[in-house]
Amino acid sequence: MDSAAPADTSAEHLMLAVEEIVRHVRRSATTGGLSTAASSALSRLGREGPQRLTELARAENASQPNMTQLVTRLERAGLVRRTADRTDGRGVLVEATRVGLDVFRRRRAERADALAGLLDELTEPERHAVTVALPALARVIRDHQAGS
Amino acid sequence: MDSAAPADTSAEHLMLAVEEIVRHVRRSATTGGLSTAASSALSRLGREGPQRLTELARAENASQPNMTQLVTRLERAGLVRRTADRTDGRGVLVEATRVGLDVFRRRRAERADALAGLLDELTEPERHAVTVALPALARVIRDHQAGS
DNA sequence: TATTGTTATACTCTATAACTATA
DNA sequence: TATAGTTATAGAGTATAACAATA
Repeated sequence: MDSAAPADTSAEHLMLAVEEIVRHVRRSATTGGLSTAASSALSRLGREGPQRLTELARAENASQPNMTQLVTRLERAGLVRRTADRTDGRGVLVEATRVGLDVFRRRRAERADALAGLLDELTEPERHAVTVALPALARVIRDHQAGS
Repeated sequence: MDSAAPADTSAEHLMLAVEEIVRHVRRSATTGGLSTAASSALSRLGREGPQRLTELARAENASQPNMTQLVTRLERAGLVRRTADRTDGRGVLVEATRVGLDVFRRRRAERADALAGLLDELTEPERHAVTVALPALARVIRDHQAGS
């Protein structure tokens, strides 16, 4: 295209850039043919281990009925299982099965590879800027959420 | 949380950071109560002007029937309109209405403000890193796509 | 015959309200 | 009575297949 054009550093343009990056990375994870919602929930179970259905719903910004259905679909697909919470008869613990963990790890690797592939094509200063910029933005988002 | 922990610069962690950023920015745009898909399509019409339904479907990585339905919903909401393409009797041009353009501009401002709010809380070197990193990543994605 | 768009159908994702069971 | 989870219902988002109209 027009790589001689000056970089537009306005918030508007930066925002479009972030969305392009996410779209690119997400499309790279194909194992299991999971949707965004399913992938995100399975990732959380993979990273954080078994947890209560309500806890999972809250963490994923989903309603309880939504999570009930999503877990049911994941269960039908053999990726997670429900177990009773022995400390609370009302509760249900959701955990990834061995197959689910395997899918999770593959998808994580696919996404990491996609981002690594992008990093490979950056100049060294740009690559360094990425390792500074992204964690810094994630940090202030966490601060926002903690403060709200 | 644990802000004393060292920044994890692995591709995996950077990827999670990007997803957090997108989630944060997307949640900030509330005008019109649009879904991600509706918002994205309306944004494109706002940025690029009227275009063919097929063209819009391709640009949004959607199927033609999907776009037909989405445009129908947007039309019902008064945000876009269909007009005949005079150069091709089969074609349909989709364009944002005045209300649609207004919603588009407000949402764009909301998202830009959200990102600007994050930038405000960064240190100066971090802010600079962001303006280098994001356009650079977007650039290599475009190069990828052009080369494929 | 190929392209543009729509209709038909089906499944995922999401939300709210109503319900059941346990605390 | 409050909380955890499910069921019921409905609408948005997505895809493929079949179709109509135009090129």
